[in-house]
Amino acid sequence: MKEAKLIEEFTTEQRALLPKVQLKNTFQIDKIQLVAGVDLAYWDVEGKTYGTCCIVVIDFSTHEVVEKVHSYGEITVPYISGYLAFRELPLIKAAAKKLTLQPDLFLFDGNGYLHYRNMGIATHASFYLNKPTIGVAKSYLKIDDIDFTMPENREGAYTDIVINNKIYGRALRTTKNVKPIFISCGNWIDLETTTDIVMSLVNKESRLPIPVRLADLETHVKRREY
DNA sequence: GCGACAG
DNA sequence: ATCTTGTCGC
Repeated sequence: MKEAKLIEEFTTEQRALLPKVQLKNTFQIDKIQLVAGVDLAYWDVEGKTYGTCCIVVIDFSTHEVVEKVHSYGEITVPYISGYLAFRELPLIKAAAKKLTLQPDLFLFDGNGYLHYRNMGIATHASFYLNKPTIGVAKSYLKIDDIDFTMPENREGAYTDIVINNKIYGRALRTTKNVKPIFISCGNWIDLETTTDIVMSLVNKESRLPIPVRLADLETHVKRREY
């Protein structure tokens, strides 16, 4: 089909954005008050695919939910590994536009710098949200045939994911006896801070950062309503 | 035909 | 992502 044409176009856009990525903090961690989690859910109706994007904002210190917004619409871009942002960004932008509060940081269900061209959805989306972002993936995206090293079975244990002598991200065991998650910088943040923030947002109930977990739950609720 | 493959 | 019950384990 013309999927090859899309991939060529998408790749060009990702390569153009890459030089603008900065893996260093543009904020003070003790100034962070509001963090947002972003996730989407999909379903099919009469051959068409629809989706809803939910953003849940919580207070960084109390974990209290302070705002929830969502968007809904038809999904036209297919899922292609490495190009998730192009499929999900339209609904993400629409939902973000409805926010009345301004989160200091956004966490995504998907990768950031840990990506074939270092331009996963968390990194890509930062340019539209103009805020620091973090990528949180539940499964490992293998790049250049490099496997990750399993971290020790201990809360907070992690291993760096090194590809071509660059640290792309980390396999992080957020809780003992659970599978690791794969975190990476989105933009305007460093990997140490990324790790600290993710660890401060997990608890016994969720191996995923709370905002991402809540956004995921919210998408299921919204899908039932449509 | 077979294997890969964030969500 | 989504289709889906029970079941093993802490």
